[in-house]
Amino acid sequence: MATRTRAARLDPSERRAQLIELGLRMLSSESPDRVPVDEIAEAAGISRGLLFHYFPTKRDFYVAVAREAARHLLEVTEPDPELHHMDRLHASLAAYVDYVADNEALYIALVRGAAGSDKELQAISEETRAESARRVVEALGLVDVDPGVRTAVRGWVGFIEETTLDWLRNRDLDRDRLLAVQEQVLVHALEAAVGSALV
Amino acid sequence: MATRTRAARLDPSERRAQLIELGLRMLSSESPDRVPVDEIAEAAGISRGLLFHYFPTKRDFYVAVAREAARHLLEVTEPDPELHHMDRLHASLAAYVDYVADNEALYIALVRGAAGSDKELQAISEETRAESARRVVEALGLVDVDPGVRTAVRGWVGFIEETTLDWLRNRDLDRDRLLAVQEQVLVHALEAAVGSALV
DNA sequence: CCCACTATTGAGTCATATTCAACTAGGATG
DNA sequence: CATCCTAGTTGAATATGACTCAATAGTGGG
Repeated sequence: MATRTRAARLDPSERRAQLIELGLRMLSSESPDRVPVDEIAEAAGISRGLLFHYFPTKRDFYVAVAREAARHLLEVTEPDPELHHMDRLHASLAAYVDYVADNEALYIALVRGAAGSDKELQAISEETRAESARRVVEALGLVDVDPGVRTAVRGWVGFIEETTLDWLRNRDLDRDRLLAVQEQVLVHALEAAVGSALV
Repeated sequence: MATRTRAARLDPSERRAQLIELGLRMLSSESPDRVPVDEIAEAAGISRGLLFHYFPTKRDFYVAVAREAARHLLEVTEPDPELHHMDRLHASLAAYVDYVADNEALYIALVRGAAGSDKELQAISEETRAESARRVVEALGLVDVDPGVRTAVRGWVGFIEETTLDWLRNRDLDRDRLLAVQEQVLVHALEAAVGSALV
């Protein structure tokens, strides 16, 4: 009964987009190594072979999916050049938190799951964090970043991830209160970093 | 020619310990799914079959290894009940940072790698973070923890992980300066959390 | 010295990732 | 309108690696 009709012939870029879109949905609900390639292919309505035609290995497929998810996150939180300093930061942070609330499973997979075991997936997480840090530095107009400041900003990104996950898990905290704490901690972390350089 | 001599008969607890010890070393240099079971068995000087006798699945093996690594980390950073408040915290934090410096690869695998894809491994990371947070709350004598404070402490644990990784990656920051910033950020994060509750 | 208990073994089995030579849809060409 | 040809699609065949299990062999106790 499972005799599928031959898949419609699609333009490679469309097919690729379709597969990544499907991957985003699957990555949200199940870990990669729990999903056989056959299942992915079946869900996409194509043959195993075609999946391998587009992505040489299963790993390549998931790397492409993770990359897309990261791209999307960064796009949604793109800083608004119209705004300055804390305003710009506030807007991005709010967008970040809202994105996470709307894409809970995917976000968790990206921050926690995707980072796992695989070097290339780790690199994607790493680059995403680095880009977030870079944006903060730029938004605040910091120049000639001292190592202590860089480390502090980087740590703050970790603070954001953990507080957001905690907020998501417990949902007993007001969104705006979360944002307020996140922003204040950035300021304080920078003060502490700068202060420590002067000792 | 790789005809191994039969492995010495060991007491189960010793054999288990030996395998986990080996796993700790392997987890430091290579991701689990890149290491075939055969290789693990060979490195341990035992047969494939015996490995499966001790750990029903490869996954179970790595879960046991990760659990041991987490246990070790928590043991090394065990708070000193003789000390109070920031002193106790300072001692644990220093032990944490030093442990990380001495076990770089393993730490990275635990914080980043181990968390990946697998539910049970994620739970281990999760519990380890939760325990760290619990200790902070206890060290500072906080009672009846308000959600905002819990979230802040949790976020701080993330701050610690990220700053420590950054410190490790770049090694351009003085250890004591790192510690100073980490401690100050905790204080500030708590102030921000408490402050936000009063608005 | 022999027995019983249990650690150890390795040749199979099985599930999945990956390969590849053959198969068509459908537009271009005449 | 027939034919060709390019490029997307297929699935049977293969490779790899996790896992099973019936047989083997140290070891400690009687």
